[in-house]
Amino acid sequence: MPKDTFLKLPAEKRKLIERVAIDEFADNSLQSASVNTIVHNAGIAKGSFYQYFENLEDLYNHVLGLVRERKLELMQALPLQNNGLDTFAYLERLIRASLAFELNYPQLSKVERRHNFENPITSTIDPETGQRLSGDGRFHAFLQQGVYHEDIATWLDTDMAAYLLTLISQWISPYLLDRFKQDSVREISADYDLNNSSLLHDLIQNLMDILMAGMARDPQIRKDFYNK
Amino acid sequence: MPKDTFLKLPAEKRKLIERVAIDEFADNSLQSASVNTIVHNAGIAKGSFYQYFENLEDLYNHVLGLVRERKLELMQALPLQNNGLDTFAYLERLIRASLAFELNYPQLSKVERRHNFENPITSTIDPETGQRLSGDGRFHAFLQQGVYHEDIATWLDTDMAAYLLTLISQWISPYLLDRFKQDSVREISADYDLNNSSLLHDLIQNLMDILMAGMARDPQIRKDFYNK
DNA sequence: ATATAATATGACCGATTGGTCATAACAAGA
DNA sequence: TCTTGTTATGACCAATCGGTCATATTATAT
Repeated sequence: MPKDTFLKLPAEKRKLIERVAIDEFADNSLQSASVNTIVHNAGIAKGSFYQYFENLEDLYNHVLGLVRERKLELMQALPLQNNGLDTFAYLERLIRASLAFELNYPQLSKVERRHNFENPITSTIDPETGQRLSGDGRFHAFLQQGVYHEDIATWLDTDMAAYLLTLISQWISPYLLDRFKQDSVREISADYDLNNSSLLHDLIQNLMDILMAGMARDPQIRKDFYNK
Repeated sequence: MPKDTFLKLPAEKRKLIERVAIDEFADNSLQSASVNTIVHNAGIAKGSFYQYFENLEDLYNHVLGLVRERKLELMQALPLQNNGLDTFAYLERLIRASLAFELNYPQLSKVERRHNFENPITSTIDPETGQRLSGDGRFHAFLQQGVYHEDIATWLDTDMAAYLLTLISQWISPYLLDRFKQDSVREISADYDLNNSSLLHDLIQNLMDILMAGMARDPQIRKDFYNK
């Protein structure tokens, strides 16, 4: 972790360095990122860099910490649905949070995607049950719970489905943002209210419809699609 | 493209260099890959490298050519379904080809995924129709055709669906291979017949069921799921 | 065997890398 | 003003980078 010297820095200077680092790690892996480039862009001496951080990886881990921080903030800011706990509401919530993250911190999003690429989803085996767990386990748990209760189809391979949902939740945001940018006349600002965009609302609904129709237990769910 | 000197090389030596290059580009981006590492691992002098290639990017493009070559071979080797042209049969064919590629050329697959990551899907706008085209356009065209005919739900946002299918077809293979490796007792060989694996067969079927249920027009398609 | 063309080689180049360190600049307390 | 501890600095280092080139080796043709 960064040294005290960095954490005690005036907020303005610290944030400048963080911003420069984020830009660097958005376009470069840890291997191809350059200390020289960062100190140059941040306008600090190279010696200072090593007073702030152990090495480049130290800074990289700090930036990953920022990713988690900001994402958690946004996640907690999102209101819970009233029917709160059902599987698809949870999924939609995750997607909306990921989209908000993409909109508010596009460069941090790139850093996260690059990190996820370089450290792909690993499947762990639960030593007790011998059960396979793909991804971070959130989707896995929710899907299994959904099968046990009423809302997820029993034939579903929940581990593969969890992998798919992890994949989609990681990659749908840049697409949605792209669509939004293209169709929208107004400029996008960080605090733009996503709920005001009917395009994004419709697209997310469309995505949820696909996923629900594909994984939900009750086929009746598809009835109303005909009336759209 | 590589110089004549490289193309005229004895096949054995040429393939060794290609193999070493593939390994390098599987683990490194073009920016972080190293000429020195490659010449060292291939056991050739650095001067030789520059008799074979203009520079590292030249070799990189050659490796990308190998990706396309091998993938095309495998794609054409796959038998066409008898009902050949419907949307989901086409999709399943693509997924099976991509899985075979992963199995036969795991390192080339990594190179391709890294390349796709560094050069993300771009959406082009058809200048004539003003229509959006995500990905390579194959899925887009098939889905729209599917909507026009009978098999794809009319409410579907075909461009987003095309993006999803591109995503899934790119990332499902390493997952399937991982599952296969874990569950399978026997060793995997390059010419292992995928059709003999009931696990892979079931998983692919499960994936297709999800996609069909999620995107197909006829909700009746889900009826038989209850009996599984 | 000799001449010619094609290929292989690694020492060498300037530029850049991550990392160090003696010193300068600064801040706080006396 | 003097002392002490903290922070900032860029010259400097060895290692590595991509790339060059004169020379050595090999293959081909006469």
